[in-house]
Amino acid sequence: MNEQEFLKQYDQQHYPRPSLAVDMAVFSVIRQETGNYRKLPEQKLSVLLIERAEHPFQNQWALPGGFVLPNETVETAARRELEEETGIKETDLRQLHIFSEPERDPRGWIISSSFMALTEITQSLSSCKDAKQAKWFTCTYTTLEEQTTQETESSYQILQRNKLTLQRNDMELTAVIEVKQTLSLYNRKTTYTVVENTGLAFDHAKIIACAITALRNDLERSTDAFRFLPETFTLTDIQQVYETILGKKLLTANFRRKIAPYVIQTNRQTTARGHRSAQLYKRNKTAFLGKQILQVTHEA
Amino acid sequence: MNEQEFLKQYDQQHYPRPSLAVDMAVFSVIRQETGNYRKLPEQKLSVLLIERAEHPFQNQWALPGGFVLPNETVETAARRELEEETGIKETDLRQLHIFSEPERDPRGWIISSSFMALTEITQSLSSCKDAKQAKWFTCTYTTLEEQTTQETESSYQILQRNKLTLQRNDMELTAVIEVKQTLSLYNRKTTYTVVENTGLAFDHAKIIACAITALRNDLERSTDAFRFLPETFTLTDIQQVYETILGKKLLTANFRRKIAPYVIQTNRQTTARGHRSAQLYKRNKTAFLGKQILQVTHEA
DNA sequence: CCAAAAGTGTTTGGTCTACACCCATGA
DNA sequence: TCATGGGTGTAGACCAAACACTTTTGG
Repeated sequence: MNEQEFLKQYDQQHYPRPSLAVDMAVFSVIRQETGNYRKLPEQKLSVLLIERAEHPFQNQWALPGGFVLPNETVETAARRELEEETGIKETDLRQLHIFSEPERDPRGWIISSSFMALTEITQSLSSCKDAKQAKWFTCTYTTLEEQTTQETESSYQILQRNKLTLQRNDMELTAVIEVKQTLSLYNRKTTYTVVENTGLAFDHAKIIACAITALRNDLERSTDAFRFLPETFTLTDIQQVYETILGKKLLTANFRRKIAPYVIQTNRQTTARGHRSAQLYKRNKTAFLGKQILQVTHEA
Repeated sequence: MNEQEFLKQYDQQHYPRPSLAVDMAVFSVIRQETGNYRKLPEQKLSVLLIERAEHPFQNQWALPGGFVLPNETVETAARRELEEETGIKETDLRQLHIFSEPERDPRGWIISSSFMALTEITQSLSSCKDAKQAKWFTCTYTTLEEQTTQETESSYQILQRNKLTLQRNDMELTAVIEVKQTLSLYNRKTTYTVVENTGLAFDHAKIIACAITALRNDLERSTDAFRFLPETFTLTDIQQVYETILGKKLLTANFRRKIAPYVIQTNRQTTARGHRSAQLYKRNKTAFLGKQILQVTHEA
């Protein structure tokens, strides 16, 4: 039999196949007024969730997502579903991870190609038949407990209990995720296990946890932080984005020296309130050019 | 209809589904004797290929891989197929990327979850019915041409023509890959296109190119280089691994200071040949602990 | 006035680079 | 002996943390 004949008689139907879905963790940083006229608005990392219109997990909150169709790449499907379910376009979706645990979806063997995206909150949100509504939830992910054990002479284990909290108005969705990292000389393995979960559909708590971890790890060696900001911004704006995501305070003088190459001063200023007004800056596009090569995203 | 009823009547068969495959790019660094008694063996980055026993691409060389079965994660499938086709166990497989272009496999809609792994060449290679044989190919990936154009005021494009060459004895497989990076303020996209290809099955030239890019990008901020080395090694060994993969010479004095925290001197030495003998070192496991947290791999 | 933020300068200590230099081996 | 690799020291440039300090704003 030659290749042509082989291909003619080959029938995919004869082989077990999963359904293929995409799930998108879209992040933004939103500002919440503090009430104190002197103080700047507080910034919060937020993630975009939809309320599911259909079974399973009807009426629960989930990441936007859906099934990949024939003649689509996963990237195309992700962009299509994101626009259908939330109205968001023009984001830079990047592949995060494949989740393929056989039990992850009650409907059967459905694997998820997950994506993450960073965006400014400007685009208005819409919905569709699969999603009653799409809304931003503020998002905290902190470590409750951490413990390091030396398993054998050459193998360590780090065990964390992390808490994910998603909030919107008076609604609160929480999950506790156990992260186990096993480090040996020739191997390194990280497992995420959702041990408690209220209100989030599927294994989406796990996907969000992975996405936040990736975001934090990449932040300092990428220019991702700028994606959360509008065209012009103050140096304090960008510093607060870093502080919000990394969860720690940075020294202003040092931070400014570090990002100086990536920004260009404009001739405009903020209108201040109770304190000195700030210069507005914009991205230094040429500096971005050299840096971004380091962080490669693949697309079909 | 409640959720139970919904799940009862839900039938995956009614929806279009792709086949799901895994492909593994396994790298190693091999040494080739130079003939000159004074000189050290030359190191070469190598990738593991199999000769396909079955259609399609029968008798051509491909990455080890295969289909994911029900009740398996992609990680399990990758480990299983790698052992079946090549005999290699105990590697640290990490997810690389999903390739889902509709045309990528002549058999139909088959998407590939690709993995990469780094290993020392010690395990012997076997084969199975899907693979006539598994062999190491030395591997070079260089840029032939590069050109940067400023598309619009705020968008750049970097276009590269890269050549991938895989060699074994007198066999040579080559491919030319066009890498187009588009960088704009709010978007960043990298596309890989195989424009010439002799002897490599499927889109595996593209997968190997992505894997080498990932390897190079991660090398300097990870401890990956140590994975190519045995328990004990000389400082020149580890320096040469860096030089081989990065494709440039490093200054010995500086390199040694940089890796000093990651190694511990043993009381053994190499038996030298025509030059001074070298101290043998081993990994400093505790230093690895702190560093590796940065590079997270997920596993089910 | 003053709390809050905007913004600058300086000290100290480390790390990175480039290069010069000496040591050891065995055909 | 000498090509080849093993290994160390150092001057200068640069980078980063910590902290002190000044300026501006509007209620």
